[in-house]
Amino acid sequence: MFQIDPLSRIPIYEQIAEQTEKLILLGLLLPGDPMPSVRSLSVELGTNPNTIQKAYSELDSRGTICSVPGKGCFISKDAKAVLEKRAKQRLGQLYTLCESLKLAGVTMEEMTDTVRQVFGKGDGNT
Amino acid sequence: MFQIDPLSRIPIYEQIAEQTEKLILLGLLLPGDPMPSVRSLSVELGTNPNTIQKAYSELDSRGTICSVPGKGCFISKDAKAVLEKRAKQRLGQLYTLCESLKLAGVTMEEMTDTVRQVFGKGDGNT
Amino acid sequence: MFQIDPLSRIPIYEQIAEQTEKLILLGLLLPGDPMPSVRSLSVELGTNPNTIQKAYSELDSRGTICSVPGKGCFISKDAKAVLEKRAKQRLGQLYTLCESLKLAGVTMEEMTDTVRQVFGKGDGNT
Amino acid sequence: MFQIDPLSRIPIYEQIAEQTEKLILLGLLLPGDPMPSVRSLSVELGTNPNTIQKAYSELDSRGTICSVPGKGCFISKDAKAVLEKRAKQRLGQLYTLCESLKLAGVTMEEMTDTVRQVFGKGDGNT
DNA sequence: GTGGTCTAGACCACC
DNA sequence: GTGGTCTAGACCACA
Repeated sequence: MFQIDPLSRIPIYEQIAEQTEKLILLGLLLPGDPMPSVRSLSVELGTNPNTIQKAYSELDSRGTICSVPGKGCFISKDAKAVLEKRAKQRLGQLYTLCESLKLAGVTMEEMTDTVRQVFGKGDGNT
Repeated sequence: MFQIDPLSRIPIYEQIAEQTEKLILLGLLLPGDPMPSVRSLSVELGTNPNTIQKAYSELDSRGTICSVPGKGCFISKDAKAVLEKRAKQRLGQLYTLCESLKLAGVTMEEMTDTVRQVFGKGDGNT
Repeated sequence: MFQIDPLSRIPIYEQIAEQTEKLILLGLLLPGDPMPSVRSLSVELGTNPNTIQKAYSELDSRGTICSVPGKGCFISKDAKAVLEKRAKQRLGQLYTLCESLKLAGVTMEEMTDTVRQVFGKGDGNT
Repeated sequence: MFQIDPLSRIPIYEQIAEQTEKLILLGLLLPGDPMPSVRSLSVELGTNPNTIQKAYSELDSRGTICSVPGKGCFISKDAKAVLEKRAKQRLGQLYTLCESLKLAGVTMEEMTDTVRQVFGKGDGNT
């Protein structure tokens, strides 16, 4: 269910959180769906249960999942909306990154080309 | 000369390194210009000399500055070229960020508009 | 595991880095193998943890090892390739040294003999 | 008379010492020839007199020059012999360097080729 | 437990 | 005066 790289600089709990949100956006995890239990996931990934716990706390505080004491964690019903709203705010990150690249001499064309690549489009001559 | 936020999760030495490179790209620090001495900057910023030292070592190993024992640290003569070369490689970061935004429903138009804003151009409705 | 000479003009952290790379080239440290923890090695060598830390940072930035916060440091999977690539560039050192020896009257024969000795071959006279 | 690079990692006093010995080996400085005075050389090179003094002390202790209090420094009469004798001992350095290169996968052929290049010879088919 | 950052204060070589 | 190394001891985030 998750692809964890233990040698990555990105903390494991962060990798879990990110991938969970990705699965939600892809529609593979739907509102109300249960997350694996802390213990079972820790076994499956070969990590410390504390790490899983931390990932779940993080997701809970972001409003992506909601943990029900004694029952488990579930995808919250407005998870997708929350994530999409957050994305708008992340346009600020994009702005900052582009600003820094611009300063270092990267042209607007190189950047917009990169954006187009993400959307699988060449130079616009469809 | 530098704006340090000791509460940031970005290490102080990294903040110094980043801002130094920014000043170089802005043309405010030119090749051959001396950096403040380790001790004087540590006093000015209210940090430990070791922290400044670490920042300077980092910049030295990146080829941005050139430290000369007994004399001081100086902007290396091809600093700007080095920085611009590194920026090209950072286009990968842009790609990754856009990919993640796309998944969260941000449109290509919103992204390219953001890029244009960075270059001081609106969306054409002026 | 390491032989440190605290009186050498070669910094301790550099000695550790060098010897680590030697062990890798000898095949005694393999990709994925864990390095001793910063604290344990500092005790073993009788040095300050910071010194070990510096050695590990150096190796990490060279791509020789890969440090994972909270887990430890591990030989990176392409460590050997990295080291062998660097060696090719070091042929320049050899050139410079030979140039200087030549100037001082050392003959080509004496130098090539020395090279052969390294490879376990005498000068042909059994 | 000397080419000093103040940005080099090699200490200035060391650069002066090295170049002096090179001039001797090239026959451009002969036994009995006077070295420039500390003050005049410090002015010419734009360095601190202490630095020149240190270079001369170094050369004196190596037996390359001999300083005569109140008169100046002069190339010692067996300077060339001393330098050539030292070179033989430096074959040990060559051995060590080659050993390390060998360990990193550099072949004997690559090394002997480098040696030949120093002597301006191709592949031996003269 | 791990690595990473920071402070405080010392010593060295070099200029 | 400069940068560079080292020790001592602290705190943090992560597993």
